[in-house]
Amino acid sequence: MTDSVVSKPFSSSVGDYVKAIWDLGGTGAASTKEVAERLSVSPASVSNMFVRLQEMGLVRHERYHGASLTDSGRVEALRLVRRHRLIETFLLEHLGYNRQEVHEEAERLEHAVSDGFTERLAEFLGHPEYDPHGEPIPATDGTLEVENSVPLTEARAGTRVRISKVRNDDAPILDHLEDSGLVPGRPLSVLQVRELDGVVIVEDEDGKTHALGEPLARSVFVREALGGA
Amino acid sequence: MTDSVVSKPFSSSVGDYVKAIWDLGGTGAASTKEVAERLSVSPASVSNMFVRLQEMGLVRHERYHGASLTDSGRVEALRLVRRHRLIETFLLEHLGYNRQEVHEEAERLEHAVSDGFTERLAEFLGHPEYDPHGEPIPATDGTLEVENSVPLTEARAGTRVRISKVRNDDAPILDHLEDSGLVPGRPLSVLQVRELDGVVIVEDEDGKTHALGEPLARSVFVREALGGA
DNA sequence: ACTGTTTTTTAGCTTTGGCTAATTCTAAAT
DNA sequence: ATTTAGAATTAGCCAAAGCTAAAAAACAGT
Repeated sequence: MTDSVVSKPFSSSVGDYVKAIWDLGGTGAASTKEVAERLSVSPASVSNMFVRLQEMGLVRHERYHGASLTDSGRVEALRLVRRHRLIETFLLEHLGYNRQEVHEEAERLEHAVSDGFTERLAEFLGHPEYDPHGEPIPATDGTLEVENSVPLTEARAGTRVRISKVRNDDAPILDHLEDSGLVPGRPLSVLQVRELDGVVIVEDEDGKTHALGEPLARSVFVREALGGA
Repeated sequence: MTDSVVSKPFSSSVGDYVKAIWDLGGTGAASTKEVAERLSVSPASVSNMFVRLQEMGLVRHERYHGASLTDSGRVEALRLVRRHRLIETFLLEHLGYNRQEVHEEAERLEHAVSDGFTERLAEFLGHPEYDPHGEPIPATDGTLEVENSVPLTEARAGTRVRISKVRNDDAPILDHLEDSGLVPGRPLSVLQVRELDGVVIVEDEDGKTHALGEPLARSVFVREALGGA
């Protein structure tokens, strides 16, 4: 009754593949090699799986030319992404996990929980729209907010923005950003964007200025602030 | 760092078997058939698995005479039981699950969570000693409270007792007991225990009396109350 | 257009954990 | 002491997912 669209529950590794393809989904088809790397699996295994995913109707696959998700594949992927992000939110906000540990645990859990669990968890968490990294949480129907944030390096000087998410795998970088209070939700004024050296200078609410160089500025995504003042 | 005894994580179905053997563990060895039924698996599969569990050192197994847990098998089982009961507690107390749904979900989750998760969850729940059914939660080191509660049918008339747990698979029965306020923790006075028809009559805190017949009285487990007054 | 590198696929094997059918053993009843 | 019903085991099979090694296709550079 709570498990909404009761498609037969694909085996856990099918989900891994679909999600991996979605993750590197941007343009066109995901290559065998990319997926193999992301899942720490041999390219041969990916080749095999592409065929099976195709049979299941989750991907479109042309020999030697990678695979891309079908509509139903995308829905399945977003279902898992929703789970993943809700679980991460719970682990971080309520169980005291830190960013390092959270991903691995969520990755395992997302294959074990039911849709019913997922929705109750969403309820428990107050139906958040973003996870603690600032990534949007897909809706139950497989809808995902259209992406309209850009890395700080693409922001325009003089605008007022809000940090939408911080995306980086490097722990020290994340720690540094967190220590500086540069976390999702934080409003900033963009003072300078220097094309030459890629440094971006911003001012936070408290009037404190931060200069972010190459790797940092590219990890911080912002959205133009709506309200003025 | 939180994952205490890092034995290699047995595959999920190994855990199922060990837990099943523990569940029906009481006296001597668990039979192939019993385990097969409990896990909804063919007896042949159980036979095979018994051999493997023996090789892994988790059970002692004599051909044609069932399997019983070794010390390390029991530790493994209790590790899973701990997980299971903590997860059930969480699902019931925080996600609004009811008894019907809770078991299945916990069964799946207990194979996906890490020891680290388990301990953080225990922390989150305030290190409960009993789950919502009144079953004791094994400690991290595989210690389990010695069982000293008896079904109401075995209680002595005139004693003051406390409900320790309610154990029954039948939903209507559980509902009825819950509606009557006969839940774990509730103190009762045992007024009569009638050998002939198996009816037990008790009085609760509010002075209300309840007459429990056959199936009910055997589902309610009690422990003699310590303090007098 | 050719050649060499890289990527992808195929073929064939492995492990887990199931299954059924056939066989063997145990235990209970005569 | 036999017989026989029920339980346990074995043998042989299947499917999922992985792997390695070898073959084939695609791509890039000249």
